[in-house]
This record gives sequence, C-alpha cells and structure tokens, in this order.
Amino acid sequence: MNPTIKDVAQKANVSIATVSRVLHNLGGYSDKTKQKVDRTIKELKYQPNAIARGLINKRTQTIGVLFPDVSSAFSSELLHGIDEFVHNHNYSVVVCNTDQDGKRTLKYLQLLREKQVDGILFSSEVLKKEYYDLLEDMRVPVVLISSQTDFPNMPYVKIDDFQAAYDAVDYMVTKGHRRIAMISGTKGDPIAGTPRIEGYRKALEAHGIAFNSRYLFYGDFMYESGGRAMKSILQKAPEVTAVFAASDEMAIGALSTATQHGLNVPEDISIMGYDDLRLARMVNPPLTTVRQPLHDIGMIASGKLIDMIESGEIAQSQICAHSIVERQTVRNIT
Amino acid sequence: MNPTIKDVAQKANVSIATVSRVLHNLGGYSDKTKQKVDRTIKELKYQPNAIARGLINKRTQTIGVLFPDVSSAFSSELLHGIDEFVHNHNYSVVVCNTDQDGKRTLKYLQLLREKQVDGILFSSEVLKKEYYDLLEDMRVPVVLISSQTDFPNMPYVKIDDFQAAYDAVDYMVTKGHRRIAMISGTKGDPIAGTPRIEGYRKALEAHGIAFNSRYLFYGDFMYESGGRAMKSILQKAPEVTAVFAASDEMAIGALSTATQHGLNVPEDISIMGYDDLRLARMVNPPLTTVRQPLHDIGMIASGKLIDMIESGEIAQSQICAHSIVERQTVRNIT
DNA sequence: CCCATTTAAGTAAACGTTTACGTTACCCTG
DNA sequence: CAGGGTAACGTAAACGTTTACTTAAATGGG
Repeated sequence: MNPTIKDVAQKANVSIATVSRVLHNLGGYSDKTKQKVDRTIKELKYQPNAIARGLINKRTQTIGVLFPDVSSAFSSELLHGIDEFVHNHNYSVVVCNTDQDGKRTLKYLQLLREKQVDGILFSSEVLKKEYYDLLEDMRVPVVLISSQTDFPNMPYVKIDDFQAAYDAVDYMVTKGHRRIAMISGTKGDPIAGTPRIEGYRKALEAHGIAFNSRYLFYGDFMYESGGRAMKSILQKAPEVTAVFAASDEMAIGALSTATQHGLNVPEDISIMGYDDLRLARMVNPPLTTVRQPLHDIGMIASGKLIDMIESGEIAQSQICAHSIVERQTVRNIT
Repeated sequence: MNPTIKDVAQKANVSIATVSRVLHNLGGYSDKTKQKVDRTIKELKYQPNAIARGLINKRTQTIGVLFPDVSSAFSSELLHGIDEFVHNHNYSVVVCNTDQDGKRTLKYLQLLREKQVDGILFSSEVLKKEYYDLLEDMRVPVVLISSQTDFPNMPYVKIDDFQAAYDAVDYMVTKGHRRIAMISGTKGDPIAGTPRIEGYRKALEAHGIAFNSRYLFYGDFMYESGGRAMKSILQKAPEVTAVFAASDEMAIGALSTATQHGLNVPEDISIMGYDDLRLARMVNPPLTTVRQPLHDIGMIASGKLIDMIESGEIAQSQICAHSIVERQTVRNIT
C-alpha cells in the first residue's frame, strides 16, 4: 500500500541500491541522480520501513522497559527520563507492566525477545534467577534501575540506599529526635528494604541510640500501608517523636492518618519520606524527604543501555547522589 | 545467532514450511512429525522472530501511544489501563511523550509510521489539522483519548466535560454555596477548557446565580498554577466560599496555598477538583472531586483501537460515565 | 487392483530493506 | 594508446518468516 523503495527506484529510473545509497548518504551517485531520487521520494511521500530494515541489520532501535507498576509516580518519573533520552537517540521504548507477577514478567520477557528489542531496562524489582537465565538467553544488554545484582554483566543505576536512609535518620537526630520509628518497605526486600533498615539502625547507633525493634514497622511502599503503620505506631509506640518512611507514599499515608488522629505535623510528630516524588511538594505540609533524582536516573540508565547496545561492551554501574530536601514535616526539637 | 525456523527444520529433518505449520497449528502433518518438531523447538530454544513475521503479514502487533506528559498522574493511570488491555490481546505499546510540542509530535508520528505500528492512541491533546493529515496519510486506525474531533474516522473516548463540570458545580450549590469561583484549565482549550467553563456557568444559572467573570481564573492544569490562582482568588474575591478547579492538581495547589494562608479547608473555604487521581485521596483533607475512570477509559480506548485494527471498521465514540466522589473538601453551609 | 481422493509433506516466492559484488564508461598516466 | 583506476551505477543474495502451489505417498471405493 505504502510506496516502497522499489516504487521510488522505478519512478526515478534507478536501481533500488541507488535509492538506498542516497537515503543513507553513502555516496556512489552523481548529484543529478541524488536530486532525482530526492524529488521522487518527496513526490511519493516514501517512508522507509523500519521492520524490513530491522530484519536485515538485526537492530530494531527499540528497547523494552519493565516496571512493577506503571501507574505509580515512581515509575512514571523514571519513564519520563527514559523516554526523553531514548527518543533523542533514535530509539523507541515499549513499556511492560509486570504487576510484580513472575508469570507476567516472564511472559513479557518472551514478548520482548520475539519483538527483538535491542536492550532491556529492568526497574525496581529484584532480578530473580529465573529472569536472569532468560535474559542471558536473549543475549541483549540489560541495565537495572533502582535494583542491584551481583551478575557482572548487568550494570545498575541507583542511589545508595543504606547511605540515604542513614542520612535521613541522621538528619532527624540532629533535629533533636531520639525516639524515631521507621516504616520500612516490604520485609526482606534486598534492595529497598534491608539496606534502608540498616541505614536507619546504624545512624541511630552512631548517635548512641539503641536500635529498638518495637520502633520498626513494615509496609509495602504504598500509601495505604503507610497509614496502617502509622496507626500501629500511635497505638504501640506513642512516645515516638518522628517517623522515617521508606517511601514518600507511605510517608504521606502516615501523614494523613496522623492528622486524622488529631495530631499536627510537625508540631506533634515529625515525618520524613523517601523518593521526593512530585507529590511530596503537593501535600500539606510539604514533605521533608530524601531525594532520588528519578528523572536523571532514567536518563543515565538509558544512556548506559544504549552505550552497551552500540559498543557491545558492558557499562559500569553507577550510584547517583541523593540529597535531603528540607520541607515542613520535621520539627527541630533541640 | 539465535536459532531460526531453518535450524529447527534442518535438525528435525523436515521443511521450513512444516515447522511453520506446527507452530501455527495449521494441520497437514502427522502426529509423529509434530512431536519431532516440538521436541527440537524445545531443544534449540527456538523463538519466532516477530520482525520477520511482521514484514510478511504487515502487522507488528504494536500500537503507539502519545501523551503530552508521561510523568503526569493523569497519563500514567491511562497508561496502566492501556497496557493491561493491550498486553492481554497480544499487542505491545510504545509510548511517546510529546511535551505538547508540535515538532516533537510530528516527529513521533513519523517514527511510529516507520516502525509500522498497527494503530495509534492519541491522548489529551487537541488534534491539529497538521497531525490529522499525517495520520490520514499513515492509514492506521486512531482513537482519541480525552480529546475529540469532528473527523468521522477518528473515534474518541472521554467523559462529558460539560456535564461533569455542571454536576460538580451543581453539587456545590446544593451544599449551599453561591459565590463559587472556578480555576479553569488552559484558556481556549476546546476540550478540557471551554466545555468545563460552560458547565460551570450553566449550573450557576440553573440555580439563578449570575455568572460573574470576576470569579473565573485561569491555570494550566498543573499544581503550581492552582496555587497561583488561589492567591488571586484570596486577593480579588475573598468573599468566595467555594472553588471548583478543572483538575485535581490545580485543586490541590489551591488547597495548599489556602492552608498556607491560614485558611482551613473546608471550614473556611470549600474546594473541589476534577479527575479523581490517586493523589486526590492522599492529600489532606482528602479531595472531593469528579471522577474520570481513567483506567477504564484506557482499556476501552485500547479495545476500540484493536477492534478497528482487526476488523477494519471504524469504532463508535464513547462517552464514559463520570461521578462525584464526596470526600472532605466541601462543606455543607445550608 | 486401479484410479481418484486425501494426507503429508516440500518448494519457492514474497515481504522491504541492506550490501557485497559485478559491470560499465570514463579519465588519467606513462 | 594500452592499461589501471575510479566514479556511478546495477544485480542479486540475504535477513526470518508465511503461504500458495506442487508433489509424492497413502488411502479407499468400485
């Protein structure tokens, strides 16, 4: 239906090869033929077919991105960075929402393989052996985002979760808090769970405050779980003056139930989040939190992936800088 | 590198055609050969190449989705619905972030054309003639999301913006409010701008309240603009008892600056939003708003698009039901 | 037991490119 | 002016499938 390179060749009275050559500025044709070919391309409104091209040079200029939840603010800020970088480098991105479901993940990986994507960005989920094996089989570059692995051929880009949590808690104690609760993410999560708890614990200990397991609560990173955890805190540890949540969503959930229980933040209780999503600025009062530069992380990871695709070499992992952003949810009680 | 259908054929001692036939359950082979072929497929870990397949049957099983801003909560809730439906029907989605930039949009459209997507979802932006022409040229099905057009071959799925705004304002006056300001979206926006203003005006008039242009303020749907508008309201029309914002983000912006100015919501001023994003529930107090079922809209639009792709017929446009969700930002002052 | 029909395959063209290689025709050099 | 070199093309194979067409063998009916 659409005109092909063959149609152009016929109409311009040249061979297919010549058209292809002027299309790619490869030289080997006179100025006159270039003019002629260019003209008929315009006339026919010819558009190259990337599928045919992909078949022959085994490159689709497409990367696959896996998210546990595309609709989360976390994912969409990453996606924004990814999309920006990737499109500027003439790649496209196909997104997959794994729902944190192993079966779905495997299915999507298969799909991406069949579609011959040039590389894969794997975000915010731990890389199970099962996935790793399949990925190895696919022989495409992979970079991990906000995740980590020991496999040497899979670089990651993330922040230092231990240090970020450490800094957050350290910040709170310098503000005079000593009875600090933590709302952790999913129990046992080796990336966003344990290291942040360790950071919390070590920061406390560095200030001579004993770690108290009664002050440790678990959620699942989502808003609702933050509220539930806050309820528990209010019941079981009302003496707490500050709570550090392992995600902004949980922090905001905590914030909501705190105020619903008649507490003022930060006057009665301080709250600190983790991520610095856009909505951290939007809540009331604006949330003090530790910032992950998600947009940049998305761009950096895409850059590494494209490098790997085009150079064939494996990229270095990268730890991005985090920072504390002071807003209005932690009070100075010194 | 990866095994091809040819490798399978050789190893199984059959022809390529036979392998293809068992792959697609087309019949024309004995049980024994099926066994043999299936076995060698497993042995070789053969995966079909969707690119080659796409070249021949002119279907890529891929759709393109254009968003003005992928990182917005609005887009990502749509995307979630789209992704879910689309993947369940064996399509993939490639996302493009237009940034509301005409040049970028045109570039992405070109890209999607080269990549031979089977259809396009065009979201939340008005369909300029320029885009329409290109889209026509591409000869692929298109469905509009939260947008609208008179072109007959481009169905849309959205809610009734006029009626939704009408209902919101009507709700507020039944709560006793008569001096109601509106924070509209971008001035002149024919989809999410004018109709909502009209709904506001007509609802007022239906209750015998004269429309007062002093009560109409403009933003751009984003958080910050809601705050700015609220500041203006407080200065120029302090007698207002309620404000209706044309997006949740603006409503939340208004909410923030209102409380920063020492006002309590809803005691001192009522606020109502539009969209029912996830964050409407997360703010404090939870935002009363008019709900667009974004996840469903995404699914429905995807369904229509896939229908069009597979049937060749153009689908009907659809107006989805909206609803008022009462939370805690509008006070009854009767 | 022969011929017609069905079953189980194989052959090859086609999809739209890219690219290695071949073929002219022309120019320049010695 | 013979010969090599080069510029300007054209030819055709290849990428990995699908599928229309062909062929050979098996089956069945009279």
